Amino acid sequence: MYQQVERVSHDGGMSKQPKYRQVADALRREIDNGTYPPGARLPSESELSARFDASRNTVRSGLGLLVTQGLVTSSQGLGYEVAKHEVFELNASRFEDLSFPQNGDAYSTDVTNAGRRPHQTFRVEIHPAPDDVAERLKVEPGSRTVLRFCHRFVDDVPWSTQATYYPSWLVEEAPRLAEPGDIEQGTTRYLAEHGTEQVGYFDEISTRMPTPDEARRLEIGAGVPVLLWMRTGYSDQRPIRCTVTTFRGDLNRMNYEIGDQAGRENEPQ
Amino acid sequence: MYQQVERVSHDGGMSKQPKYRQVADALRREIDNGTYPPGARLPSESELSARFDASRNTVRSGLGLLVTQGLVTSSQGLGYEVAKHEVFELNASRFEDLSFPQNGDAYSTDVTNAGRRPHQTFRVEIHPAPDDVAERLKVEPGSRTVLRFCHRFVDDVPWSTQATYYPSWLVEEAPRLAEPGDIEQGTTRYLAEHGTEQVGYFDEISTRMPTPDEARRLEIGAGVPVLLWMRTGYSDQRPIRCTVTTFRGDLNRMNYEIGDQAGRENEPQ
DNA sequence: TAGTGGTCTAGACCACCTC
DNA sequence: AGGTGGTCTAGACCACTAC
Repeated sequence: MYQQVERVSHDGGMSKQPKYRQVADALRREIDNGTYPPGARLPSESELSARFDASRNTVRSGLGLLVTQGLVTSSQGLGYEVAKHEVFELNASRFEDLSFPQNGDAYSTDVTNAGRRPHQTFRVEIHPAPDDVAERLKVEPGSRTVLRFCHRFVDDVPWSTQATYYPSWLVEEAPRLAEPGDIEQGTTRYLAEHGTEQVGYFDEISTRMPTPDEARRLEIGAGVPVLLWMRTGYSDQRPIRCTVTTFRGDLNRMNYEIGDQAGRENEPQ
Repeated sequence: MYQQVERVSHDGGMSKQPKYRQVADALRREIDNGTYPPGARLPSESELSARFDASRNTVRSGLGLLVTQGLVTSSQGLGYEVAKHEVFELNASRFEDLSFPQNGDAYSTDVTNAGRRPHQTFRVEIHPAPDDVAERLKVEPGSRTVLRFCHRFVDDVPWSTQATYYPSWLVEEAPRLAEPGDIEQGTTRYLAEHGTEQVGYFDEISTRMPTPDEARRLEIGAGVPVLLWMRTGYSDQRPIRCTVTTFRGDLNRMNYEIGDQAGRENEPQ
């Protein structure tokens, strides 16, 4: 059986929304106004089905909208829950004053300072340069690079992945880049000690929905985008590394401090 | 009728995906490997339904996944199409060397240089400060601010919205901020001429799925996140403005150049 | 065991686009 | 007119969680 939803009414040209959108809109309003605060459970599908006089599938379509918009999450057997996010701030402009993320220095201390428990896995590979990385390192696409890869967690929640590519000419000058295990003093410092100082970098920031692979690694649910950060570091001569960081978009924010910040720290008057 | 999909097979513990995911995965592979290049049309739902031996609704679930992941778009009567994006780069660290986005200077020239046609609408309002803005401007939440709002298009495609808030004390010193219409020399320059020079700024970048309102204003389809950029500008004394820019995530990328960039412009050797 | 969400089907009608 | 996607229903069975 099919019941037509009246789409053009006598309200002056406003066309009526489909029923599943009405469901989504109503619930979104109730989430916004605090009827269902972050962490609260929504009514079950069958309850909503009765309330909106809609089939279960229609209600599911509406809830599906909210899920893909990142407002609610669902789990089998448990129900729908209003999403709650606490974001972690990363200061990208202060991130590398001779302490380098790779071995967790800056990141781990940031996380610990925030009263959270950091944890990371780490591996080193020889890897052909992906096209975008090769372009930025000014090497041939597919040529040998050393990839130092890091998977970061905060309180055991996957937080971000970070892949740093070094061109092979640099690895000859600084062989420990290719060795597994941390470089205690930090890779940036280690490179400086071997005659290659990073004097500037170029950051590119973008966003998109995660690939299925990223969604798996970062345990991202539907409706959560990733924040992509690509940093290419330079010596005074040429590119020396390219770092690709993939953040869970719901948990992270990036900052840049540029110029004189005195006006930021002063007390309001 | 219901046909159970075998979920545990004899392949060594790999559990079988639900059918709609198989559909999505198969199509995603074919998109990735170029069977369906960007801009190409996918087979119709009924064709896919036959190919995968699934009901139309199941095929729709699979296609829905790809849509919410931003890989394909759909339009009534036309079919499904592989999404294609050309991204526009915005250099945030060079954005304000005394040319200010508000009147379109930097942005319009950037767009024109890229061979595209810029276009924007503009309005000025007195607006109570939103909480996050008030916090950054160090004023009371809800206190009066001047809001200069800009809606930008490129080749008539909605590109971004930008809202700049000025605290009321500043408007007393620089009254033209509250007047509608462009400030020819740019607001930053205008402010400098009136004794308030911006000496530094603080940028915050985040991402999330668009609100229904943003989706409407930016004509964002499902599966496209927004990129949020909040810039707070400071004099040597205190905050003087807060600019909130909302980008379509599929069309924009942000850049920062920090430190010496000589190594970036050099030729590869 | 009961309740929740997850998957799937079959079939209906509607709205949009192209010819 | 005929094809495409968009909305909606009714009902089935499965998987997970809680008690």
